[in-house]
Amino acid sequence: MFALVDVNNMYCSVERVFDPRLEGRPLVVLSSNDGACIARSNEAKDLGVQMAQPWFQVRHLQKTHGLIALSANFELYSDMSARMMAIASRYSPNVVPYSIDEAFIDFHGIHGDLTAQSRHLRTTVLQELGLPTSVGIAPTKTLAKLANHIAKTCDRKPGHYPQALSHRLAQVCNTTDLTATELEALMSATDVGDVWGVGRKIAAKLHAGGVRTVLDLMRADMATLRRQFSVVFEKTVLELRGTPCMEVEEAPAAKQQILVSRSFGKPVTQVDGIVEAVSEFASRASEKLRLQGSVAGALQVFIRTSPFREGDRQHSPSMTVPMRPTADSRKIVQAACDAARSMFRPGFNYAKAGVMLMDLREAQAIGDQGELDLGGSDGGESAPEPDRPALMAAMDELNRRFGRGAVRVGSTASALAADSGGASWSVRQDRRTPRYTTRWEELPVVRA
DNA sequence: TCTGGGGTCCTAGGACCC
DNA sequence: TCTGGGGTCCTAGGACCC
Repeated sequence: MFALVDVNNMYCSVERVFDPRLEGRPLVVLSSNDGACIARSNEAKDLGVQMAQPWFQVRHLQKTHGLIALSANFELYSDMSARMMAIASRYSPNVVPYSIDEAFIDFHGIHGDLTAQSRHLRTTVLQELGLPTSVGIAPTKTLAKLANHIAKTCDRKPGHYPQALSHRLAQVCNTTDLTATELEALMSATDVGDVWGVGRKIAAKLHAGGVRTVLDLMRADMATLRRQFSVVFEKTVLELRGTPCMEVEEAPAAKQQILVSRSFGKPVTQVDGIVEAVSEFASRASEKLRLQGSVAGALQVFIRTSPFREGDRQHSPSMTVPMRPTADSRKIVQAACDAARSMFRPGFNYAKAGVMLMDLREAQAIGDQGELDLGGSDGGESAPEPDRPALMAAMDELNRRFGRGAVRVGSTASALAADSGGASWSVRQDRRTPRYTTRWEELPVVRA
């Protein structure tokens, strides 16, 4: 058995913990550059604000309906997320975080009333963190996700499902507590698009074929589905029918790629601005790489103009650069900047750039390859600059203690830009709340 | 004026090999 | 007129997730 626990409207709920005045009011949290809505309170959803909707399209609701918008405060959300995961871990030795606001709890081998334990978990998170959660419990992960969705819907739209069920399943839904008839009633009132793994495209295709509800999908002909869709989707359907197809992970897997990308606060037209940004992203990506104990064998750099500015000429090149596996910021930054410089063309309004580290492997696996290269050099080339793991470790520790950016790779333009008061590409974040739980100088103040 | 930033997995098609 | 077939590896792109 699996449970999926997630925080309702996570970012909005966290903001409300620290500012109770936001309670009951329509609230959205915005992406970087305050560009789009990435979290919505129930009240904001009721106003019709869509997920990822551009802020400029709903800004007028501030005046007419009291809509409040905050810039995303990821440092705060990550910390609250870690606390939530820690509480979940009291209920099973195997809790696998799935995203910042949700985790799968492996209940295999856990005895007793799982519904009651899940309700207890909910209450504990609410008491200790002030965050509202929902829990879905089922024999497969896909069903647990769906049960979670049903638990939320029962809570938020009591009229959507038969009333007796709605009342029972609000906040916590365990599919094994249900009779076959009750399960059918729920599945026939749930759209296929609400299933984990069914996105816009697949939902449209299913609808066109007359498969509208989850019950339709559970009863659809497997051979036909397999012909029309991929093996991924086949697994989804099998899971809906109760056959587990997704493994129980023991430990969170190391990332296979690390991406740092950002839209710019305003268009960048000069090569220096692009290089500054790419240098910064490469540097951040290198830190993440070392944090998970990996080295990268290749990196990809992309820069792109805005597809939304239809009058602009578009240019969106990307370049992949193989490297001798390394986690050394100096080398990664150098390679990324060289790539960015060679792709840049004057006369374009660049809107975004990114650096992706690929071909990741464990740091130990490469051993003393540096020395190997020295021995095998064919005479003509000069020896490659060796990696400096101790230097990188010292840099990471200083940045951890004194804040990101305290120590940087000095050869790059971003260091200069930071000194001269902010780079031309830097993001806008006008509405961010304090990082209450992770910065001493931003601790909340209680007045007697 | 203004449109997120991460990730995963699978598939199709080309290059290359025998 | 007519130009194999099967395998592997790699990359780009598409679907999905939050």
